[in-house]
Amino acid sequence: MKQYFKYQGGKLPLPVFFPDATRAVVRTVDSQDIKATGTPGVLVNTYHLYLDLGRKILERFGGIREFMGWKGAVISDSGGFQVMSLAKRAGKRGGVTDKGVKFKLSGKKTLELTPETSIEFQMALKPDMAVVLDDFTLPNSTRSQAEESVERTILWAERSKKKFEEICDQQGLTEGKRPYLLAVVQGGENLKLRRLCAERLAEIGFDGYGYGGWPILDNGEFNYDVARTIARFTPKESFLYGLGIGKPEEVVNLVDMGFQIFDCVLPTRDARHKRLYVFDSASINQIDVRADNFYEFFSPQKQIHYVDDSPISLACDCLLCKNYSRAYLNHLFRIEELTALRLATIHNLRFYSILMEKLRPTGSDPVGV
RNA sequence: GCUGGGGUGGUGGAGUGGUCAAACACACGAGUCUGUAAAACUCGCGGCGCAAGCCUACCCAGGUUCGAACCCUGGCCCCAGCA
Repeated sequence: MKQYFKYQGGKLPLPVFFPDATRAVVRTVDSQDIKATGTPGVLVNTYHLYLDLGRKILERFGGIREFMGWKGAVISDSGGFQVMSLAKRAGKRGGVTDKGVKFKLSGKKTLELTPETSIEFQMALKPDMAVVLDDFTLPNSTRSQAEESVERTILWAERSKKKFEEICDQQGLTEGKRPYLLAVVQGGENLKLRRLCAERLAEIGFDGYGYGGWPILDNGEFNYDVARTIARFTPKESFLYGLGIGKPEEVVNLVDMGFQIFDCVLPTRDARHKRLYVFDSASINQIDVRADNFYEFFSPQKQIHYVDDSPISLACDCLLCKNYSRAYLNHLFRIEELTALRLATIHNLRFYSILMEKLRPTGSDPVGV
């Protein structure tokens, strides 16, 4: 198990949660806001930034970090999730072939992403960790569909690593200077396939392995069996990464299984959808993340908060909780003022950063961002 | 006081003889959201019931009609214009 996550500004104690700054911004907040929440890093997305940004811009700025004025860590995602959310939607195979994925854009345009182009672009972003393009195993895939996505994921991982090493050699990025490279384990709910995928990826060799695909079962419960399988059949000294995971209690449980890196849209999207996370505790010190129901949701727009002069949470020290009342936030949401979204997002980011602080071994260095 | 328009659910506002427990919107309530097509979406919203369904409703009181929120008579109230 890794002791820390090395990035351009130093070392981060683990575990860490990175919110999704898909298009080089966490919606409604800026990089300084993110920093102020104690958030150590963000995840940016290859698919979106590939469409938004040209190479010239990245070259001029020397990477996405400088472009967005962010001093923390950065992981770049490969576009693998978009293979599912955009290319394979409605149960189709989309434009997925062994070569890569073709996305249909508006009009006649298409975007082709291959394992190689994804890595190339990610290297231009200059992240601290890059992710290989993977073929998302759709939920409820047939056995043969799942096998196909696993085979392709392994094939693509191999090609990604080759390209990655090529670029590292070209740029003189020796061991210790190059970013981490993460492979993604697919295979759906089939544990044998997950094991096969994990082992084959491990043979190729990566810095870390991700829990890919869709982690939620049909009954709405989190699929911890897959998490255990991935943890068990990957090298002990590597990172375990829960891609797009998850709810606070899911993060806690996965940390207990050895997972150390997480990213998810939940805290930021929930904030925009008026769902704030509140520790069920009277102070930050008293938070017990191993307790049942250690947090609850707060809905700021509700009528009962119209005249409520208390803070959103007693167990929080974010910009919102330190300075404003429930009534004021209620008002800001009612009049649809953008600041409501910003404050809510900042609050939920702080919730997750406190959560991760509580999950770190006592005595580990605070995140010095 | 005269003239004209109007009184429908928490609100605004459709409906103008049967298919109305009442469009649509807002408000309110309950949910969903997991490598961001998402400041989005779903559901409920007269009462009772798990439900099929039953009951009470369109200012008030009468009337016409097989049948009225819709037509007629009277009353009360509101709004606009003129005095």
